[in-house]
Amino acid sequence: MKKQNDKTILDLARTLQLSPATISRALNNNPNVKAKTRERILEAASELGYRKNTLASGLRSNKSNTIGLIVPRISMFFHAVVITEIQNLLHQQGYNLIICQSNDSLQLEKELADTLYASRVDAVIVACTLHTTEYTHFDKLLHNGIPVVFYDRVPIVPYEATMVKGDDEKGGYLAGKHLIENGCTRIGYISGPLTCSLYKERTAGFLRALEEQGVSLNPKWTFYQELTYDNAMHALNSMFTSDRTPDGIFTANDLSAIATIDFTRQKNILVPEQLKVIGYSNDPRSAIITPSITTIEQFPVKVGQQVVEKLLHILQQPRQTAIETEIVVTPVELIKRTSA
Amino acid sequence: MKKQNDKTILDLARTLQLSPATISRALNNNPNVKAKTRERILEAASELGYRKNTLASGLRSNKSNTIGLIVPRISMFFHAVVITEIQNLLHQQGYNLIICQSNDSLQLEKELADTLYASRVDAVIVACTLHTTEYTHFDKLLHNGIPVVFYDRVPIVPYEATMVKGDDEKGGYLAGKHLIENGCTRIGYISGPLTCSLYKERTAGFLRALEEQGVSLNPKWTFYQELTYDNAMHALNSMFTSDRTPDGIFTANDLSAIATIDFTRQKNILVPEQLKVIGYSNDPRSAIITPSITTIEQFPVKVGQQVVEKLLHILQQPRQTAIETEIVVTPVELIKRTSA
DNA sequence: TTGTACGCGTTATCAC
DNA sequence: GTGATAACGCGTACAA
Repeated sequence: MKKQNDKTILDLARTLQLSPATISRALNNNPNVKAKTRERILEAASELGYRKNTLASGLRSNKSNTIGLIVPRISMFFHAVVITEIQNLLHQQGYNLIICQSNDSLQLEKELADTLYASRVDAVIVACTLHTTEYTHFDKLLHNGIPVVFYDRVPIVPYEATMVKGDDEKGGYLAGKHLIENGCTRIGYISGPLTCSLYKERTAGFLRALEEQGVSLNPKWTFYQELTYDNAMHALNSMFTSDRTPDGIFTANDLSAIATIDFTRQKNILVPEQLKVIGYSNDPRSAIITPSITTIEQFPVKVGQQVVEKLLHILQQPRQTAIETEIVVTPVELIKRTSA
Repeated sequence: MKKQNDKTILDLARTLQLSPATISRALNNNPNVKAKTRERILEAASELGYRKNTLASGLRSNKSNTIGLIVPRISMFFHAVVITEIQNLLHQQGYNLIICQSNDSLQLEKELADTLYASRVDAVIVACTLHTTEYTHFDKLLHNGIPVVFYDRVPIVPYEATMVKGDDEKGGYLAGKHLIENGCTRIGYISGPLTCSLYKERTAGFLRALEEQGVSLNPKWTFYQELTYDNAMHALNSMFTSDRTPDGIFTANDLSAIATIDFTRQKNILVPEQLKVIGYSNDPRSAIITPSITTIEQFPVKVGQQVVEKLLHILQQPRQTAIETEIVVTPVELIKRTSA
């Protein structure tokens, strides 16, 4: 019925003829324990299969050794890799990770922030939804001393938190420059909504490259929309209605680039001869499709490392140093393949 | 400094002139509270922004409302989808999910089982590593009343737990049958290690199909190995050394099938004309590569649903009903594409 | 260096 | 239907 097997520090205290306080100290590496006593205790602990009750410990110390993560979806390759890295590093430090998916729903993101708060997590890591433009649902976390670290999709308005983001401006710039250097003059653009930091910056960089080279973007070939396969197809169909058609397209994710390749097959458009295509993220599919897709690598492992590094740094601080805005930018790189 | 803002049921009790017990009852839908009283309480709770401390609650009730999940890697598409489904369904029921990755390391799997046990999770969901052939590290969970549900990669020896698995025998059979029906007579096979339930069963089904049609498997074209890209390439190289070469290959995952396609390009072998290829899992990449790969769909969403259904059923039972072995088999389906 | 005693917030068990 | 109170297991002032 009950968990009869569960030993507590009281059990240890009894068998060792010591006080529970000493047991607790020994187990928490408190220096005020004689080396020999500690040894005896640790030995007995593993002997009896003692395991600390993290709930009781957390209740007392107001720490749960658990960190929450909110992410749009784990099935996106980029996020899967980032999360894996975060999880492995945190596990090494003795932290548990609660992973939650917002499914790109702002409503759900708010709910999850609440749940994590109620679960007394020690910190929260967030990649926002596509539609998160205000961040008040994270306020109560921050105001109660629970650090929040954003990554990838970060707040687009000033917000006092730590952020780790890819160099999206540069990524957009590299894409634009590469298209033009390869002779494109009639350029199409499929972007995500500008409410999201990623696309706002990719767009800025992309436009900077075009301007620099004196190429202008045709508004009729420019789309800001959720980056689904179907949406890309619609955009492409409308781009290729008149006689004058694009000779280069930059899509702000790889899924849209894949849709573009599929579209060119249907319409017998030759890639890269008649149309050059650049995607974003270096999704594994972009390397496998024919023609393989030129894209922007985001180094997800590095992103994960940075997130954890910053987080541990904050957690080690003597609690409640003033919240500051810190922005870490991780590198990007153009991966040249066949499509451009 | 402190979390001054945190209201407790004592705060509620004080402001409402009620006892903490009543507050607790109202908040937990205990019927022994007058409807009107409950209303007052709930109102005051949301008014004051009360949030139950799940640590304290868990300490007292010996439940954490948290469920642990151990999986080889979340970046595998199949698992990502299963986990997403599990996570969404459990969230609806008020459970948190701690996701852990074993990276296919038995050592780490054991460690994670321990950690989850120490975290007082209410249940554990497991997809084993490739190398898990004994299951004693889950014993202490089961013996302490923590249910364990296996899915996908399940124990290959009798073990008293609930398991949700794909119909791998049928999947293997469908693959074998399809190859032969399409005229293959010289058949190669790249499988995972037979220590893993998946490959053991896929192999059994595959062999059954061959036997049924009177086709025999050439041992020189049969490989049991970890299913990486490089390993597949090695196997293929050795299959295609002599004059007599296979005209059909079944690979027990899609990554190996993708490697096979790449290999045929290098060697100018025509697929499906000279060689037919069937993979397993319906990874998104298998649909995108040229030629697209015929494969076996495993319906990950259904797997996730079954896991949660069984789990909730167990959790609702009056605790510690005898542990029983229950096996749920989820469907598979042949997806016909170009490669076969 | 070690022991005593109390509190963390909730729920279970009694009483009424 | 409601209240008083003792646990749950651990950490930490304070005392020794």
